Order: sequence, then C-alpha cells, then structure tokens
Amino acid sequence: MRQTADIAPVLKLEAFLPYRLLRAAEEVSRRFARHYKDRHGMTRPEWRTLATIGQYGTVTAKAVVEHSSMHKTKVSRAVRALELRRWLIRTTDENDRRIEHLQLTAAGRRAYNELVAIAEIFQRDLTGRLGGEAARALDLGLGAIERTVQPSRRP
Amino acid sequence: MRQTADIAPVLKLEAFLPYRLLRAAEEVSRRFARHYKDRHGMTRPEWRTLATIGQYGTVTAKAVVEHSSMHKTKVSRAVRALELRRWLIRTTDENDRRIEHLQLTAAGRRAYNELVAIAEIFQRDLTGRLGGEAARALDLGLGAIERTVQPSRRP
DNA sequence: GTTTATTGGTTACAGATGTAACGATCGATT
DNA sequence: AATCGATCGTTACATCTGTAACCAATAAAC
Repeated sequence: MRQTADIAPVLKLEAFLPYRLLRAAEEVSRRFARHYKDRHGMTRPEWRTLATIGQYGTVTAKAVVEHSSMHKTKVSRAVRALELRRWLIRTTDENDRRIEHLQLTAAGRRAYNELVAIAEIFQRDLTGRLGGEAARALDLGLGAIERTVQPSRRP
Repeated sequence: MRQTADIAPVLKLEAFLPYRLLRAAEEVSRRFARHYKDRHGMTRPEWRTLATIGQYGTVTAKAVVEHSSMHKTKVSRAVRALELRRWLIRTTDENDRRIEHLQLTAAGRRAYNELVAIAEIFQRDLTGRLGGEAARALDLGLGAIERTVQPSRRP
C-alpha cells in the first residue's frame, strides 16, 4: 500500500507568474492612484480616458477603448463623468451620426497637463527606486508579454 | 504673446509603467482564470485561497490574507464558498476561540492537486512563449518591484 | 428599396469589491 | 474583576464591474 496518493505536488504562489504580476501591478497602480484620487477624486477609468484623449487629441469612444484596453462600458461611464466635470465635450460626427468625437476642454487640458507632470514624476521615481538594470529588465519582460499575449478582445 | 501655454506635455500611456504592468497582469490572469473557471466555476479569490491552504497546510484566515495579498473580506467570502463546496473545513482554536484553522478536505486536496498541475503547465507554457531571456528579465524586474514596493497594508 | 446585418454607444441587471462598522474573544491595566 | 484596547473574522452598504440586451444609425444583401 502506498502512503497517500502519489507525490504531493505543491505550487509556490509567490513564484507563480500570474500571481506575482498581478500583485505587483495592483500595488503599483494603487500607489499611483493616490495621486489622481487625492487630487481630483478621479477613478482609474476616468484617468485613463483623460490620458488617452490628452495623448491622441480628438478621438471616438471606440478609439479610447482600443488605446486604453478598457471595457467599453467603463469608457462610456468615464466619458460621461468627465463630461459632467466639463473636462471634455462630445460632438456627433456629421457623416456618421453613431460616432461621437471627444475632445478636452481648456479645463480638461489643464487637468491633463497637471496629471502628466505627476505621472512622469511617479515613473521617474519608480524606475529610480528599481534601479537601472531592474527597470530595463522589467521593460524587456513586459515587452515580451505584450508581444506574446495579445489582448483577448472583450465583446 | 505666447502660442498656447508653455510646451504641451504628452504622456504616452503605452510607455507608462503602471499602465503596462496592470494591462499585462490582467491579461495573463484572465487567461489563467479560464482554466479554473471552466473547470470548477471558481473565482480568483477562491483559487488563491485554495492555493494558499494547499501550500501551507493548516492555516488561519489571517494567514491566508498575509500570504495571498487579498483583502480580508475577499478571503472571508472565499473561505465560505470553499466550505460550501466541502473543499475545506474550519476548526475553532481551543485556546483562542477567535481563530479558525482551515484545512483542505480530501476532495479539496484533489482539486488542489489538479489545479497545481494546470498552473504548472500554464507557467511553463508562458515562460516558454516569452523565451528564456525575457522570462529571466521579467523575474528580475518583478523581484525588484517586490522588494521596492512593499504592499501597503489594507485595513 | 426593403430587409438584414453590423457598428457605435448606452443601460439594466447581477455579481464582485472595499469601507466601515460590527460582535465576539482575548490580553493588559487598573 | 471590571475596564480598556486590540485582534479575528463577518456583514451591511455603497460602489464598481462585465454581460447581455438594447437603441439608433449605417452598410450590405437581395
């Protein structure tokens, strides 16, 4: 008779990539979130939407979805929130009235600029703490993931 | 008079570390989640709790919180779910009746073993796709984050 | 030119989450 | 031994999320 089953397999969670990755990502995001949350009470979808429009200029909601890898309902709600804040305006396309073009107002642009400055400081600070070698390694590793694991489109 | 304000600063979202990290982590997690979701309809907190108890043997809920970096309400709910599935049992500590010791049942252990096998295949497959160099770089980068950005304890 | 399919965007609903408050228990202080 | 504070775990509530269904508008098929 055997002892138990075969050999008891064990998974070390702290060495399991999906776990480590998500844990690190969430912690870093939580830290960065403090900045835009404290400053303007923004949520992550709002911040990402602001960032995307700030980066690309006038875009549609669909373009925001594609560039920010957010679910379309998140974008839809974030757009409304930013609109209520008067940080962006929508204009319906004249040729295709399903489409709305989104662009920042002056106030939105100001908020964007402010947050970009904060983001850059955050990034510099983080890579500084990590150290050059680790920062480069992380960049390389993330690049590989981005190439390997293309986003599974969500409906 | 100046053109607009000063120089219009732009943040490239796709080069912003918190964004890249979270995006990569979520995609990898989503892929791995398919396995345990399809197989047993488990949620991520349930899978993590199972993994933690499987790894450490008999533990308290608090220990699960610490080892799995999950919020205590998540753990509390996951424990109940696993208990309803009859994959674990709780025993109140005799000396300190606030504490509950959690351990897997035979069925829980079987499910754990099964999922460990799947997890290991997933990990091997992922690192395989990434390639040795990128996998090592990722490991190094994540290690640096883990050392640098210690988890901000959540209440 | 009408029907059908597709697309951009919104929303109702159900499920998951964190915050804050809670009950129960224990230890320390007096 | 009565009180205070801390700890373990649960839960009520509000918020956030994704799924699926939806509306409106366009494009494709016939």
